[in-house]
Amino acid sequence: MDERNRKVLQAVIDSYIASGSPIGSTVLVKRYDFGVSSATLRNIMAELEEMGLLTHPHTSAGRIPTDLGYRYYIDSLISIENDNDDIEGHLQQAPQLHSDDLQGLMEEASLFLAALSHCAGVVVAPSEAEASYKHIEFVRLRGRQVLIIFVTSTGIVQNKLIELDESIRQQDLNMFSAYLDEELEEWTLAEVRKRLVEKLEEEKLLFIKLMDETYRASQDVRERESEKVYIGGASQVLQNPEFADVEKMRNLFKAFEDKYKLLKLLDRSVSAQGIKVFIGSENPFFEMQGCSMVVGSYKAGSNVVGTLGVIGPTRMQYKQVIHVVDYTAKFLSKLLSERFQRGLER
Amino acid sequence: MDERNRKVLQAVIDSYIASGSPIGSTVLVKRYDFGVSSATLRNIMAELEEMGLLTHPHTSAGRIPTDLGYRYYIDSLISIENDNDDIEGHLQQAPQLHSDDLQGLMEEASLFLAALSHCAGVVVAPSEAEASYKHIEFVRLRGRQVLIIFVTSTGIVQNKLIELDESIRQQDLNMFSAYLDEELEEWTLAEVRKRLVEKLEEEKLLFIKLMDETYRASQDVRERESEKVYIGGASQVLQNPEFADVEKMRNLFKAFEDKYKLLKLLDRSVSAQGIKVFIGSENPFFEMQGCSMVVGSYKAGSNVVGTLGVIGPTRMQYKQVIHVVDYTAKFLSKLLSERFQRGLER
DNA sequence: ATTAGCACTCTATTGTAGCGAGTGCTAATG
DNA sequence: CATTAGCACTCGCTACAATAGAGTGCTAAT
Repeated sequence: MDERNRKVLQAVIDSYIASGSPIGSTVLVKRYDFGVSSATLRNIMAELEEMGLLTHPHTSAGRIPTDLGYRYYIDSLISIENDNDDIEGHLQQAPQLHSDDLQGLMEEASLFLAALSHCAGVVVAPSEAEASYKHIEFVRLRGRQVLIIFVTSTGIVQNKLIELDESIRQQDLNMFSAYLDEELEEWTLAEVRKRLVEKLEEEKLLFIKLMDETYRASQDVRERESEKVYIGGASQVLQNPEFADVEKMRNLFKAFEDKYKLLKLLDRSVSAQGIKVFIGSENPFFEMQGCSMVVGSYKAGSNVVGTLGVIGPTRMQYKQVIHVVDYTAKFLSKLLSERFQRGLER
Repeated sequence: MDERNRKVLQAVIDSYIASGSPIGSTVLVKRYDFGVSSATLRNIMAELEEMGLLTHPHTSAGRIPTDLGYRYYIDSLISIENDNDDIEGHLQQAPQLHSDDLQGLMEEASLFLAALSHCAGVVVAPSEAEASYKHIEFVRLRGRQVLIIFVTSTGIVQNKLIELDESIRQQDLNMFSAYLDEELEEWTLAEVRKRLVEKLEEEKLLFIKLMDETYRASQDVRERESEKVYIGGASQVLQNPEFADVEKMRNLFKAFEDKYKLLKLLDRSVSAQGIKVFIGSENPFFEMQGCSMVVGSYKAGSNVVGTLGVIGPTRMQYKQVIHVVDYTAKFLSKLLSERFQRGLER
């Protein structure tokens, strides 16, 4: 494909993203300076259409990009400044990430993404896959109720209320928790579960129910607390005129509610670092046809621990959105890494 | 207003709720047996319109209820069986409320409400206003990071990660938590805050930062953990044809995202027991014009602790929805009260 | 008080025509 | 040979008119 054709493709896509209506040859002549007539542009556009990069809704309408066209646009045409330095002060608005608890942070990040992209912001909470056991606490509440508090090395706190068959003194509970702390210290969650199973089989312990529930709690940390999906500003996506079709929109919102599916999708799509874009039909879920996703990953220290991104119409401001996602990912990484780093100077 | 007029009003509203299109006099003659002609019905409907209970979109269309009409309908016309016994097995489907943690329970309840009402389900988490101090725990993580875990008598666990200026031994942390446990045992959260402030002023303590953060944590319990708003199945509301208007819908979803406003609204509206219905323009928020809310409250033991309900189009199946909300409120109350009751047999 | 009958109103639908934007092709051009 | 001017053609959009249908409101009769 020659240089001029590329320029025309870019012009068409840029214009279409900006205006939302099909782009005709005369519009291009007026708005850009290719130095050729509208007839030539028509020929070029016909070529691009033959290549599958453009299409038109009906014979007498202007051109709009196909999914393939967007793909080419993103892969080859838009230049994203990859300046790692000067992360801050790049956008007009610095993210408002103030919370000191993880949940709040995730929520704020998703809202920030949504606000700046006019799409729905999505953040997957850090995976606790590599977390290790830190501490367990049993608190006797009323009667035979006991609150189990499970703490991981990353500071995730999972709590669970259980009901024992018989009353246990707080003192005994303390003893048991001290025992577990010693036995399980510094082990990864997977190892902790393994050891607990061993212990349960090996000896008939007094605190069998507590042990069992501890096991469950450790499981919960992985299955529930970690890898939660936060969706913020879903209503932003409704601003876009493409969602005038109610049926389409309903599908999208349904997809938002099935967070588990979403989680799988996001987690699988981002294997390594860098921003990835999924355009229209490239999305694996039927409900998301007509939508695009821009996703990235964030780190704590040097490990990728979670993913974030936005979901919006195929016609979105890719350049800007990619920037926002990239920026937010880096900012969040920085925040988490500070926590993590300072932790290491013990 | 005479009996016949009431019957006609009810027939119009019932039909309109069922069909969604304006109801003309001939339709009423066909579908109901009033023993009068369509002309008479027209006269009656004209009367009802004069009273402000009905209206019609244009001269040659059938009648639809006004907000006032709905109000009358709900207050006087529909009969809600108030059978306190036989709570279970009344609906076709028992609520799937299995979670053993509060968060999960609230989420499940909101989804259940949504599924059965085809509206958005809303649940406000129990207020911790009357909770009392139970336990505090400080866990030393990496370096100077300390995790504060604050537990209330109701089993709410609030955690917070802080960074100290200097490292403290876990042993000292334990000492301090034991001290606080003794000082603050059984006090209500409000009292706890008061005492902490006193202590902070009274003596220059070693653990001043810890104390300060403990104060904040106790505050967070009330402000954040308690009275969280759970919205489930928002996409259900999109099924209703009245939300073909995208602008209207966008407003509604925006309202959903402003959970704080929603909280105030729900909390204030339900003062005591019983189900309340807010119709269209009765809703204080502009964004909710054209929507109705059906809200109720649920109890733990004998205290009302939270509210729940649904938000949907003004034209909703009030009879059924009221039933669902009532049922869910009772079911949730039962669940929470069991927890609470068993706790009391200490 | 009720009702039959009728004129009237308004919506929704269908058909028709014209406009305009845009394409695709052809023939002319440098 | 790439480019371009010109033109016929297509298709969607809008406006307009005509029509059918549903429903009301009024009046006069019962």
